[in-house]
Amino acid sequence: MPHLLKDHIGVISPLSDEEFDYILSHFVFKKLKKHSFLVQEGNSVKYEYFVLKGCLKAYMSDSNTGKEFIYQFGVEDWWITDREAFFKQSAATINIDCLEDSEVLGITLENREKLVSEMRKYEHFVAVKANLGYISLQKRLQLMIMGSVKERYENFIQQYPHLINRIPKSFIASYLGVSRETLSRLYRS
Amino acid sequence: MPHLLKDHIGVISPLSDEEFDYILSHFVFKKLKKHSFLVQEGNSVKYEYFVLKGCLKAYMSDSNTGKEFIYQFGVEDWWITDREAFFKQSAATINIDCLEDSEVLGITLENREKLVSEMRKYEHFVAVKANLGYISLQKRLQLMIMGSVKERYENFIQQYPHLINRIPKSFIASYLGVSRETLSRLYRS
DNA sequence: TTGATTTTGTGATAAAAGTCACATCAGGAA
DNA sequence: TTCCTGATGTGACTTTTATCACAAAATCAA
Repeated sequence: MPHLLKDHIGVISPLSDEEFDYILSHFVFKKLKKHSFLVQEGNSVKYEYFVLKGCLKAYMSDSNTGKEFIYQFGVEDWWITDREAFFKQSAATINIDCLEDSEVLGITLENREKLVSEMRKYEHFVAVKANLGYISLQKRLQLMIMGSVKERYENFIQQYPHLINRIPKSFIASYLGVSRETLSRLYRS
Repeated sequence: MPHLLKDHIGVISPLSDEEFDYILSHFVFKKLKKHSFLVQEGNSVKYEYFVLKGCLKAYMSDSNTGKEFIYQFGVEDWWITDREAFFKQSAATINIDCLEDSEVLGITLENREKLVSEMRKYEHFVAVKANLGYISLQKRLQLMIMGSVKERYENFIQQYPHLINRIPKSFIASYLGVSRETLSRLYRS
């Protein structure tokens, strides 16, 4: 029985159907309308989410200027949450909302720790994921500091080819850390 | 018996002397002269290092412009390596060298995995560390995109108060992602 | 379909930061 | 001590990007 999450974990830790069913029983399914919030600043963050369908954005807004910076898009096969708030069980400092109708699977910190302690395979999956995430964040930081806007944009296209015409360019600009106008002027050449 | 690494791990996973001695036996001690390399671009990365003494910088250089970006300083109580190369056992894409005579403890990937699989406490320590590292990297990225140079500099002072007069300002500028001159003009006001 | 809102492109201008050049200063090595 | 190298501050100028303004195009909801 194929399942997006089963394959997702399976790439790192191959699972039997029984093992996966057991894992899946620790998740809750959520269906969300466009514009609804998955995580809201100030609230507690009970879940870490795996995206099955749709598109979400995680962003923080500057209290002074009111501008927002999108630090992550969540599409099929991606995880999304306010990591700090989730792990430290503190109040969210970011918002996550839906750019499209979306479907996600959520797992609580409690269930996550249960799975990690019960299943070596899940523990391994989670550890590998944490490493890969750290590495890709590091690359993004490097690109942000050393790369031109053009390089950043080209990199984005490679990473999210399907997002280019799926979401407003202003969101992409926010992710890249430039103004909407600068991004627009970039790809007329 | 106090030890910098014992206390460092102990904050997350308290250890008995026996447990710590066992952990320590998986590390090798290295003493390095100023200007020597701990990791060099193109080479393999056999160790992940915990800094006991001194100061190191991890940086990547742009192959086109030749400019370098320092993504991390390693001082007492910090870990440092080329994470990607270490975990994927691939060639290093960064350099790490000593700004001062330094002392580090290195652990191989093999020994790391051995400890993780043998000791729940070490596994827990490593997982928590990965999370905290991810979170702080995320904050740095946010500051890089949303914050002014001034804010970034002030944040740096908070995080590394002792580094300000210990290393050349040009390195701090590189870490902050600005030119040496801009940084210099910043704190005359 | 239609009217309203959002998104997008683009010009003009301002602000921020980079680059180049050079003088001074501090620290290390012989 | 003395010389030399590297670090630092600063002026002048250039480049990049942000900001503001507005019109055209696309999208959405009733």
